[in-house]
Amino acid sequence: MSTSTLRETVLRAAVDHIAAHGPDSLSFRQVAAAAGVSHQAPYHHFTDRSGIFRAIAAEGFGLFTQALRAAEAQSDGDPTVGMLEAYVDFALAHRGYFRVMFRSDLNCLAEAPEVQQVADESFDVLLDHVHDLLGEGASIDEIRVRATAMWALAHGLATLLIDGPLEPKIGPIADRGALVRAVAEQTGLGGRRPRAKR
Amino acid sequence: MSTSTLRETVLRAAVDHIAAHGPDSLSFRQVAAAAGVSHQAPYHHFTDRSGIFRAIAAEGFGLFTQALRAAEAQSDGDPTVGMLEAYVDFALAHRGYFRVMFRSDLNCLAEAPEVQQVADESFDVLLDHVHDLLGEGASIDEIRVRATAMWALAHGLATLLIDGPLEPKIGPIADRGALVRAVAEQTGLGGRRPRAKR
DNA sequence: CCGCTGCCTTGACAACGTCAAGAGTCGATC
DNA sequence: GATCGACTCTTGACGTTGTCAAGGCAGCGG
Repeated sequence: MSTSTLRETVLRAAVDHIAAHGPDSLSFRQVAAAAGVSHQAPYHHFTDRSGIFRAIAAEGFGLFTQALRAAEAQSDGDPTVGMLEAYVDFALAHRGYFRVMFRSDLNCLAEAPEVQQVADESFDVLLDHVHDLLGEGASIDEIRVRATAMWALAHGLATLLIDGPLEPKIGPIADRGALVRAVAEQTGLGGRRPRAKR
Repeated sequence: MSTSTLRETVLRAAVDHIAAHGPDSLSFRQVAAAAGVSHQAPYHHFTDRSGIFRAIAAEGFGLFTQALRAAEAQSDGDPTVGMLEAYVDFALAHRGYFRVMFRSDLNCLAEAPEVQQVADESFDVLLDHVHDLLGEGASIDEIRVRATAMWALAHGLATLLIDGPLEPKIGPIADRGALVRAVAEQTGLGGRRPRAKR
């Protein structure tokens, strides 16, 4: 019926499961059964259980990089704020990926060079943006602090929203984008580009 | 030999294991064996595996509340910045607890009222602080935005530092406290207390 | 002395991840 | 056209895991 390979089928099923029930309950054998193959078939495409997570992380970081780049390149609005929104939006729209990408115990980021590399691309979009923003005159420390602030804010928002206690605590969020923009303005991360060119 | 109960022994062993190897590899039977009891002995103190995590989360949030309160009450420096530092310091000093506290799939925060309650206490320290800071004149939205910004920043820093890709990416961090304070200043979260009393 | 309650043990079960070996299909080579 | 090898998947087994069920055994109130 479908023209997709078993590898793709398994990956998609895994991402869906993780988005719905979290990564820990993911069972090698279950996804195999769901795909209608023997319990060892996926084993051939992914060296072991964590191999699935590495593949998901790699694919996820690819999508993530695209999303961040698109946000930075958009014409309307502040690109910094746009990237913040994109970061948060990605986390919520692709929780299956996001949860795996930032669980270093799952994707073994440190020991998996192929994941490490695509992850670096994502983070470089952020870091390069800050670098361009501050211009040549900025010191290393200025850039580090600004990048850390932006990254931490984006990541904190994302993780607190994705299944964290933020919304239950501060009440229902009608317009998430508005909240993110308000937070960006509050922290002064958007709106002022001291020495930038464009 | 020790006068501690089995419950305490198991809990401590679990926290230590989680700090070292993460929560997922924690084995009910292993901690039982490590404590020198049968594989079902812990089962009597914790209804099931997730019961251990709930207990850890509850205990962790208790410690967390103390740490945040102490930081807010400290005499020297900006209390907002102090709480930020305390948040991050707690995460890194007690990773065993922190990792469990913010993994809702583990501690079942939503379905565990006893955990929910102590967690709420922790978050209320943050929220009340922001409320006091902005004073009576502030609107609900102002408070929400400010609290969200502070919380997201603290949580983002903590999670990116604890086993996230921040340090590998921006280089070794000599003085973590200094970085946190610089980020706080960058985002304007410390240093200005418009209408506060004390 | 009886029975209850709290703490722990033993035994069993299904499900899991993983190792090992084999079966089937396919294209290329002789 | 037969033979080989690579690729993909299957079958079977092993040890470990979480959990259910039942039993043992202290201490203590009646």
